[in-house]
Amino acid sequence: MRLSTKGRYAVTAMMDIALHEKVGPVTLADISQCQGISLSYLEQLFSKLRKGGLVEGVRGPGGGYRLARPATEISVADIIQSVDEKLDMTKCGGAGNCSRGEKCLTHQLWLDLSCNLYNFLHQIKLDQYVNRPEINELVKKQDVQYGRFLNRASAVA
Amino acid sequence: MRLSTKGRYAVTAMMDIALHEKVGPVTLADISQCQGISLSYLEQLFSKLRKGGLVEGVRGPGGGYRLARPATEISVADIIQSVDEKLDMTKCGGAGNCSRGEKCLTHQLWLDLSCNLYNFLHQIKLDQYVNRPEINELVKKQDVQYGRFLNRASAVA
DNA sequence: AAAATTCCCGACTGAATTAGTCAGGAATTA
DNA sequence: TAATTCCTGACTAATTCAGTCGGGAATTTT
Repeated sequence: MRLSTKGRYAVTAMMDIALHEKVGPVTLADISQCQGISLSYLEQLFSKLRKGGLVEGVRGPGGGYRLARPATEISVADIIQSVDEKLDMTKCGGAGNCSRGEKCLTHQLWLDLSCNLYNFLHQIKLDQYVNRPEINELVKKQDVQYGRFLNRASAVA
Repeated sequence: MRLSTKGRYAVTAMMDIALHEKVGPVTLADISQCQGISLSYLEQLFSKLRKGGLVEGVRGPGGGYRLARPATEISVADIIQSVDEKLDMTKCGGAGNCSRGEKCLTHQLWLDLSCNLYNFLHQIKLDQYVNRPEINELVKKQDVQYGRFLNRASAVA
């Protein structure tokens, strides 16, 4: 299993988009600046998120990325798995042939843990964090600080 | 966070020792052969487990490693943390300065997850698996197959 | 005392992954 | 037509993983 900066970046970026759903598509340049993630690296991650069917790209000025599904239907597990981080912790990928064709001594343990972890991450949808007041405050402060969406008609005054 | 073969190896090896607690110290050579883990790699892992206070080494013929504490007081979390795999998933290590001194958008999410994961792994003690019939069967089959403990007076007939 | 066993330690290695850079192109809007 | 933004692929330094190797130190057996 892997859970590194990669997955964190992806979730943070998705959260940023979800938080601005009403404003319109969000550019990677904005996310890069506000969240402190390299632009080129974001592009790699979004290539995977797009192929995973989580976001849609809109090209040209005023473009950016938007969610491909409602925020209520995108879980943290979806995001992490899209960027290649596997949540399975067994050596055998669940097949049960981890030690010379047989289950290893800890097969069941990792299986239980994988299941627990997946359930936890799958049950958390993007919208849950969008509706948290402290996160909303945080992102609004960011928007002002970096002057985002000033040129958008739809931007909240 | 990291959870790879390293942690799995460590837990599997510790389980092997716990399962043979009554027989006496278990050699790394035996673990290497039965669990299919490189001997030199095991030595590295056990150096950390020893420094972490989880095992004691006994040198000389008839030696090996034994648990430094009762199996009821060694959790899977203890083992994984001893071999350097961190269970914290926040970027900031919990400090809350993950994004330019402030909490990042997903700080709370990773904190929640870390806590959940730690609790899960901490509550699992070695002895729980030692007492499982299917695991006992598995290890007995291994012992016969590899002819372990044949020269031990204390070995179960 | 000698030999065998076993832990113990450090240095080294190939492969993979991470996080990132760079250059260039394609679609869209102004 | 120019600017914007997504999109793609190739490249890279640093790190970690998993493993190898050589050489010790302590202990027990012979």
